[in-house]
Amino acid sequence: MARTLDIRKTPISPQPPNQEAVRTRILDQAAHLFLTIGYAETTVRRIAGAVGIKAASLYHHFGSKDEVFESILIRGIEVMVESFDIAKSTSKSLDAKEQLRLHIRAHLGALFEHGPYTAVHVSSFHFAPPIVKEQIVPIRDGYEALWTSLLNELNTKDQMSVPTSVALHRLILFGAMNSSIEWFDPNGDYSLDSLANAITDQFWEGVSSK
Amino acid sequence: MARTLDIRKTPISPQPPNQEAVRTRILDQAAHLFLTIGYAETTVRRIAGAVGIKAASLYHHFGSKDEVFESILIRGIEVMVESFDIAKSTSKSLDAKEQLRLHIRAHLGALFEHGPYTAVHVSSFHFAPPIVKEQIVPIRDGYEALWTSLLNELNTKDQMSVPTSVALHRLILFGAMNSSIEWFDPNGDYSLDSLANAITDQFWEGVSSK
DNA sequence: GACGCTATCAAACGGCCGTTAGGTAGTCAA
DNA sequence: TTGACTACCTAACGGCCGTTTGATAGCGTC
Repeated sequence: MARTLDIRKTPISPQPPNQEAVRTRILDQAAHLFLTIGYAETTVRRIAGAVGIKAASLYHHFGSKDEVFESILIRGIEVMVESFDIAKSTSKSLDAKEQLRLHIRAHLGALFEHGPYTAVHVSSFHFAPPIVKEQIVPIRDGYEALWTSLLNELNTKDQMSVPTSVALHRLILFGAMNSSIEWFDPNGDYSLDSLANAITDQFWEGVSSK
Repeated sequence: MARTLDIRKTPISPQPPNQEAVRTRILDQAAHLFLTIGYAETTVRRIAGAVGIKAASLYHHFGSKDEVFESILIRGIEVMVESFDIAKSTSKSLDAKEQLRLHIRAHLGALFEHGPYTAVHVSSFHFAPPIVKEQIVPIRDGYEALWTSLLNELNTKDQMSVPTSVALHRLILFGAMNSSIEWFDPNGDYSLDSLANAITDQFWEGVSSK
């Protein structure tokens, strides 16, 4: 009867490290395609081709195209949250504007410096299949809540005074940051730092000469 | 031989007014679909169905799906330019901030109040077929040039002082305005006027309490 | 050496796509 | 009455889609 104890030796299959590696390569290539040509043009056959396998083989690693897409969107949010958390702990002792600058820089870093996942999220979420959107919205809400509480914090410290609601200005700020994926080139004339500074200065002091 | 002169009587077919009416209905319905479900999901059969005809009949009015799409994008720019021109002539005698407010309000009006054409342009241009994008970019550049010269005007009047370049802040402002199609509900809590005011105030004075 | 498991494949499925061909009423001028 | 033209139709075309089926190697374990 002692033999039954042996089951604990292999409770689940050993999962060779290759499995996870292929999964990652699929996600990387798929994210690149989703970002450059969009959801509809990114076919399962194209993703597989970029990885070096056939379309049917992809279904050994993922259940469907939408499962790949959803994984990428979720990873995109994770990258943003990780960047935010680092900015939060780094900027704790700084004044309000500098805290904001670091968080804006962190968000832009997630968009341009930590793989295409976050950029896919920003560019492709709007026309994602409804079933996918339903899954993503609650997770995305978590990230937005981090920003809401950050801005509320700065607002109650009397370092910031928004004319109407903080929520409205958060949306405006998000629009300013996220729309940069339409035109910003990380290898172009402006650095990501200077973009972060421009957005921060504009958000904080405005463009008026007064 | 005088008969040949009769040709001038009907140089082109009479074009009954119905033709133009159907064309407009196709564009209206197609724009609504492009805006709500995106380019790929908007099929020729769906557009035709919304109009009340069959897919093949649509090809009597347009040469291709992309011709419909391109017409909508161009009309979207026209709507923005018309709004801009009205704001320009209306705000001539006002001070810098009020001029800006009226132009921001006009741009938002084009997005939310004058049919779905401009909104389609903003939401669907990024992943439009490359052949379509090539045609649109020069036209869109015309609208952006209007804004660039407006902001340069305000800047040289010393009423505005941007830290870096005007071009950069125009892009940030466009991002703030255009991203509102992701979340703004014209029938919701905020009016379009209050949104325009929030964006204007934020752009002009920032959120700092100093 | 049989077995189970992983990772891949070729081939095919039904379905929808944009588009075209060809036909048919209706209108209106000669 | 004929003929040209408009606006629509049914039917079909070739093509690509996401996905499934069933087979085939390789590989470590009993």
